[in-house]
Amino acid sequence: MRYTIKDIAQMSGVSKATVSRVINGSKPVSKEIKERVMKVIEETNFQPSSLARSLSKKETRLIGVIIPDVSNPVFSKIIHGVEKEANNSNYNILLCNSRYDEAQELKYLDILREKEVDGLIFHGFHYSDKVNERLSLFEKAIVSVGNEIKTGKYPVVLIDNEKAAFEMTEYLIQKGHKNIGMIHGPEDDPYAGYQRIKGYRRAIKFYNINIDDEYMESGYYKFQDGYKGIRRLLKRKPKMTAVFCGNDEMAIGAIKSVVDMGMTVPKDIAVAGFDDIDMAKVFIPSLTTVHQPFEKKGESAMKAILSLLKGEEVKMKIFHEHQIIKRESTT
Amino acid sequence: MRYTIKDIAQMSGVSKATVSRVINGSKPVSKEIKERVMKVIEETNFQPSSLARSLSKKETRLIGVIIPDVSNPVFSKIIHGVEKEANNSNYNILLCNSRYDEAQELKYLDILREKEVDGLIFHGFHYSDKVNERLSLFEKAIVSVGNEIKTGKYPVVLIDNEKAAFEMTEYLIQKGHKNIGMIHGPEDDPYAGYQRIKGYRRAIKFYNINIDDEYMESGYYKFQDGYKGIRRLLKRKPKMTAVFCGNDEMAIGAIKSVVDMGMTVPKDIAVAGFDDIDMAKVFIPSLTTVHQPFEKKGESAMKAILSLLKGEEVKMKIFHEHQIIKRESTT
DNA sequence: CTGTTAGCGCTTTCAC
DNA sequence: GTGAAAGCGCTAACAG
Repeated sequence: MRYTIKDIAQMSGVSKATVSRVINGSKPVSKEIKERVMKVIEETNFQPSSLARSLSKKETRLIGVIIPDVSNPVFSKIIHGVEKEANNSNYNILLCNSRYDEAQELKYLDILREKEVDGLIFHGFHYSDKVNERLSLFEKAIVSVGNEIKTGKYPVVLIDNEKAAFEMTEYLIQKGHKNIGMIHGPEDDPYAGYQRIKGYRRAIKFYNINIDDEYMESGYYKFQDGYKGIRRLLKRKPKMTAVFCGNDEMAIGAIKSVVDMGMTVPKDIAVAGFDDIDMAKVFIPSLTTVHQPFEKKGESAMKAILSLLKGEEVKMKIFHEHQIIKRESTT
Repeated sequence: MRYTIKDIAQMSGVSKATVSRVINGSKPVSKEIKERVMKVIEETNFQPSSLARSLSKKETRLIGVIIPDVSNPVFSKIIHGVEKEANNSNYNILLCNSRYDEAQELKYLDILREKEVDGLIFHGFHYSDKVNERLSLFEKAIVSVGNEIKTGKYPVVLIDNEKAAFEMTEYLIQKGHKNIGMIHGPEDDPYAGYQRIKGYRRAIKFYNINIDDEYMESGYYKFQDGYKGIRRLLKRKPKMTAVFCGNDEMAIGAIKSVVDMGMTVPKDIAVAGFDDIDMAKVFIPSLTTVHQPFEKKGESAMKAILSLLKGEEVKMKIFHEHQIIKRESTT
């Protein structure tokens, strides 16, 4: 930073305080002086140090965002939403990629505290006691995205995963399927994982479908999990005609697997996903899936932070609408 | 931030300087005192303010990253690489999404200067004079990714787009294709856009293929551009048997378009892409494309920043290897 | 080894 | 309206 406020003050023959007032409009300054100072600022390309300002104002206008995987489209959409909203309110994003790793989450929690970010948007993966402890050390605005934080102390932005899974399963049932498998996420993921399983089971029960847990396979949301999962399922239950996957990536893996086995989707087997990532509508066949508004979720999270910062009341559960998107992968 | 270094000093009966020394190991401190201070720090969960530290040390350990679209897989991979490398060296990322918008680029350039980031990784889109001017105001380490900056003043991380496009076209020719179309990026994109066109043309010429510019269509790297582009191409040149697309997204659009017209890829028409995004190997048919190591590019950019910061010499052009990946979409 | 002091660049009382 | 001075929390000479 070349010039400081002191330089500008001297060059325009006024005090630092006056320059500060001109810059921030915090107090009236005579037109004449204001113009003189402005001129010097322009000529010098002076930029006040936000560091110094933050130190004295005790606000950094920085929002920390901790997310498991920046390059996963699901998360990058959320980041996009957060960034957009932050930018509108002159906040900036400090991006932290936790790689699904608890140690990284903890490390970043410390770093963000040290950096004195004004708020934190946390999409955790491990909600261990340690994480909770670090979170409570954090005396700033905190909002969670996607997953609830056990302590229930922070607002969370989410969709109704259980209901969405119920509706998708219901849709498959209504299409005439009776032997419907599920490739779900990890059960110890209390949120997206468990809730979607719950919705599936409720639909099966509600419609008196006579199938057991042998129709279920578990995966970590990866392509390969879908690819292999459906093979195991089909081996155990050759009569299966449809499979509901815990996310789109596994669904696409499942489709690819089916095609590689010489069968056709949806003719031989129907496949549904969850998330509606960009690929879903483009894939051949296009994917029937649950749409969730990731970018909007990001925006909401940031808006909630903004409200918290203003001291406004914020709902503890900020729900977003999902949508069942019917495409070619199911009949 | 609850406790300050002053509090810790008082609570452990030493001076602020000593506490600072204990924290930073900047000067020897007697074992006894060190332990006493450490104990207080642990008990209070004291975190020094990086704000204050930055102000006095004149380094923020923040790296600004300006990128056109955070949620585009191509860019999010780069961010991922940057983040990883930064994290290894205790730097953090200030993420800026310019939305392909020059005004945003300029705005962010100002913000990052104001935030006094130690370095800037810039993936621009508009390399206007205004942008260059802002860049030169920036008296910090700057590295460009993907595109060269006209002034040639900053190191750039890139692949050899011209050569890659040549090789892909060559591959199609060797597969026996004579009527090869191209759906390229915008020509005014001097980098990825123009270079890939150049490579294509060179191959056509080199192998004495007798086709003209009617075999070319332009697009903005979007799915729809590929979808529509190939239809226009096929209308003009019904004998076309292969098309090389400026990126994977357009290639996938082209394939979808062909399939929707009742034809088959690669039987009726071969399609090749560029980038090798995750979708490429998963798509049905899987996509023949040019692989470029996005994450590595991000890492390199960050490494270059680190070198610059250390005052080391840095190559002005940091090339990465591309790779022709042959998959199902071409025969 | 340890403490004192003077900044880092800005904002914000408090006088005038 | 304007300026002087204190202070934000830390680091880095400089003494001792």
